[in-house]
Amino acid sequence: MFLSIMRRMSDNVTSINAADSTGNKYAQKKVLAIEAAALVFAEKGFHGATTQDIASEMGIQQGSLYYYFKSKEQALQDVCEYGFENHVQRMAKICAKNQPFEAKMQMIITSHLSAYRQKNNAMKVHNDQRLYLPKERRTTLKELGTHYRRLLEKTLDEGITQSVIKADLDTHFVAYSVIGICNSWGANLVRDEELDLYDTIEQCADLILRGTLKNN
Amino acid sequence: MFLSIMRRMSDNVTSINAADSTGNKYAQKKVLAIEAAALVFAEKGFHGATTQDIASEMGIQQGSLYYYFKSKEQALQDVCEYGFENHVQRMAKICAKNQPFEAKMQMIITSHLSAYRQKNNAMKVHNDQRLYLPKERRTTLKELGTHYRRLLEKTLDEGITQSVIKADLDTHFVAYSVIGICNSWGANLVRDEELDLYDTIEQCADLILRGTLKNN
DNA sequence: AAAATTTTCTATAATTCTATAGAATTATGA
DNA sequence: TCATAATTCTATAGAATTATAGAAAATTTT
Repeated sequence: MFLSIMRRMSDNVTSINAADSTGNKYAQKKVLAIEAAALVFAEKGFHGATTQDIASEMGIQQGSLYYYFKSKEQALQDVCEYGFENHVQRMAKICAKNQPFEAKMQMIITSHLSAYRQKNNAMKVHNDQRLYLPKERRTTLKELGTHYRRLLEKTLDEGITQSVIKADLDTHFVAYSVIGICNSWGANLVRDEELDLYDTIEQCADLILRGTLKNN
Repeated sequence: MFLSIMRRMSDNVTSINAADSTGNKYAQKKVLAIEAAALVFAEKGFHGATTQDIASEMGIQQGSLYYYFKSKEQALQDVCEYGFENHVQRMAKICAKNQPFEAKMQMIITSHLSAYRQKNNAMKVHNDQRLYLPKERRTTLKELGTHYRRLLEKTLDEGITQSVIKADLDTHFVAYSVIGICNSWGANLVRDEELDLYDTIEQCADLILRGTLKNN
């Protein structure tokens, strides 16, 4: 009775991320379920993946999967929220630091690209598959996305205040662009194991900060 | 008999793009089929879309669709090749022009972003869904992609030769980044009708050329 | 150890989807 | 107009997939 309440509680992903190492066994295995789903969705896409694929990845029967997810759609929602929450949390920590603009930018890019290299499938799924969720299921994600972009914009605004970056810059636009570059290089990092993470980070940062022109 | 040879010929997409306005009726309607498939795949994704959806979009019955595509997979391949071929052709024209580096860069970005704003669904499908094709079906696309990237890299090399851009730039990296930024803003242009195309082009070009830092 | 609870399994209903075959219709050319 | 070819339709076989119910097994609590 008590545990079944715990279970229902951790059907909220926020508490899953928190209740990781507590004695709640259900929550712990649900994380494994989310990670299995993330791997499969990342490889085959939401519609291309089957509940059988996810169950196989976990080593359980197809029907048993429904003990952890009410539906396939719920699985996608959980994966997206799980992946993105971690990412936003890291971002918040970086932005809270007392560091000069360039250093922060470097950390932001590092955090973003490292996540991909560490095969953070959930983040990839969030980026590529979240639009297959009906709008009702995306409210939390939308809030997280807004939060993330605001943190990035705030950092850019700091750069303007410190008069390190150009005053006439549209921070909203730059924020989107930074996310775009990172996601596109992130996809490359996942696809190509040979690609060096730190080279990529350095070059991304350099392009964003200094552009391509010589006399600037 | 003669026409059935024509039909087989135009199952190669290259000839479809060419045979657009000839008297070959099959080729003309196949283009409509490809565009219907592009619209549906762009909205629902390859696996999320059904052959019924595509047929409905064309105003024919589900089974009749197989007169134009041997399989659903073939439809995806045709859409991707159709969309990307147009894009690469425009790129080749731009690169052949005798123009200074900055102007070319501006045109390249304009071509890329305009395609999205004109609801070039086939291009969106190429970007988002092509990896759901088995490798065997991607050889043409791979060649086109290489061609496109080479054109971009060559343009950047010209910039170095003209000593307009930094000599130590990794053109391969910058090429990928430019494509990444354009695709991510392209997706925004599709999603958000309000977003101004020319603002976006200008800001993209500015970021790529000049970066964000003030004293540079 | 028995009882209660949690987790997993098996089997299946119900639906959906791709692809094909062959008939029917429409368009074209002699 | 008649014959031929091109296009579309209907109907369906066959396979795959989601989700559920209830039994079985494993684990925890009393």
